[in-house]
Amino acid sequence: MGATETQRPREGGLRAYLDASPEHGSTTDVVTDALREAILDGALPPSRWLREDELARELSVSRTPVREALRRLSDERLIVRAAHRGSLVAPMTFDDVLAVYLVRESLEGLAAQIAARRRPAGLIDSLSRVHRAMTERAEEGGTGELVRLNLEFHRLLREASGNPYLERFLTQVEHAVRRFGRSTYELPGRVTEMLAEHRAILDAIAAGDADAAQQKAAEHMRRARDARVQGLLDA
Amino acid sequence: MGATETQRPREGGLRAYLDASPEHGSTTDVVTDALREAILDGALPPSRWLREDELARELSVSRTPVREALRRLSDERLIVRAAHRGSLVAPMTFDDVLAVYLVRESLEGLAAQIAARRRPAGLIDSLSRVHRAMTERAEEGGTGELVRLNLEFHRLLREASGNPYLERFLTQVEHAVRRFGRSTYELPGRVTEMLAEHRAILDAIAAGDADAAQQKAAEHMRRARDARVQGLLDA
DNA sequence: TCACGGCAGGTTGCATGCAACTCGCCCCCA
DNA sequence: TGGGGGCGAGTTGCATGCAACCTGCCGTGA
Repeated sequence: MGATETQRPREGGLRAYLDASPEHGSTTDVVTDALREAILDGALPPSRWLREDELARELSVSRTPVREALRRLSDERLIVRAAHRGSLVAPMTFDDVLAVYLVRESLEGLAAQIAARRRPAGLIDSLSRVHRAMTERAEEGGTGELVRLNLEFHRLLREASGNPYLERFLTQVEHAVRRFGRSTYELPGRVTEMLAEHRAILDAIAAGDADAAQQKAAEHMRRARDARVQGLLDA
Repeated sequence: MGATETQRPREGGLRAYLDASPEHGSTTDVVTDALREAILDGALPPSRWLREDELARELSVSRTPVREALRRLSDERLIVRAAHRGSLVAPMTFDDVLAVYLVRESLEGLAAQIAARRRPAGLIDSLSRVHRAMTERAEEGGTGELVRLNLEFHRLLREASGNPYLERFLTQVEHAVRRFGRSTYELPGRVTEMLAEHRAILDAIAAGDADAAQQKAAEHMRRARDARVQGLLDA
């Protein structure tokens, strides 16, 4: 993987998503991940029709794994299926932004709360390391790597909860959020603000203050939502 | 459907679940719902092996829709798949009970909070009607219908949120909870307690007090968890 | 001009066949 | 007697074929 692939491999490069996939098990899993990444990246934009045999040809597999992948993605609400007509990359509305961040506020708050209470070995170190890396990248100005590190920060947080249900839902929420686009960090001041919010969460967890961790994480999400709304209104 | 089917149609009656399915669209959907209900009911108990071929014969369909159904249920964590070996109804652990109720506390609280704020037309009426029905059934002593009405109460609540993400996650949480068994209402005093908790949520929503609604719903879940734990320890 | 029926093209839904994989068991050998 | 290799039964993974279904279009009749 290159250093700064903020570039969205638009259209046609579907095959690249397949090859980039982390050597999963079954063909169906690989196809599912490839299509999911393509949708989250915007390479397959909302409202685009997906034809089973077109995808199958492009990915060099039969229709069966493609079918199963589409079915799964539809359960994740990333696509919408119409019987005998095809599948459609699910459209995103403004209301979705508000709805998803509302749920995310609750769940990230809960995750941070539990993390502060459990503080599993190595968590503080890992979070600090990611935070430091983000600070360095922020000074350099590129946003591509920041996006990746941010995902990493939140992944650590939800895995620290040790709650499989929470992890699963937060993962799905994150997928929904990624679909809104990557623009947030380009808003003036947002990167600095975000780093401060992460810092606050990290400090609360390190101090073992569960309530503060919950509050700071929830606040982080409210601000992220505001920034997202701002970014969408500007565009 | 009969009046009191607390009976779990154990084993073999898989076909009944198929026929009971509400006339869904595709074969795959019907099969998915049938298998899901069978698992939630306990007709297909944890750790039971599921053979595609066997299920297909029993449901009089080919392996394809069964395959797709199994894949979906595995995404919902209701079954676990092992490559080339088969699928297994996912085992349930005691930790799952605690984990799932922790998430549920957050999400039901959020749903009640939003419901109190939005108060969509007819919500109070519907909730009251269900609550009244539950009170009546409670006096008669049967628990089967109570279970159904309770599901209805919580369904109304999450649908009142108008938040598709919240609705989806709460539905999945409810599925997980149903797997723990139906025993809660047989604990002495639990039914009365539960009715009081529902009443408190209902009153808070009717009064438009969002914070109270959130608190009461969260408390309801903590108590439900305790009752569940109690029931499992007794058994 | 408009409404309606039917036909054709395109797409998925489901069934089935074959190859690949897993695992238990037996046999062989040390 | 114990360990290891390999064979065979059982099961899924994926490919492919055919039928059903949906839609848009064209022609017909009022």
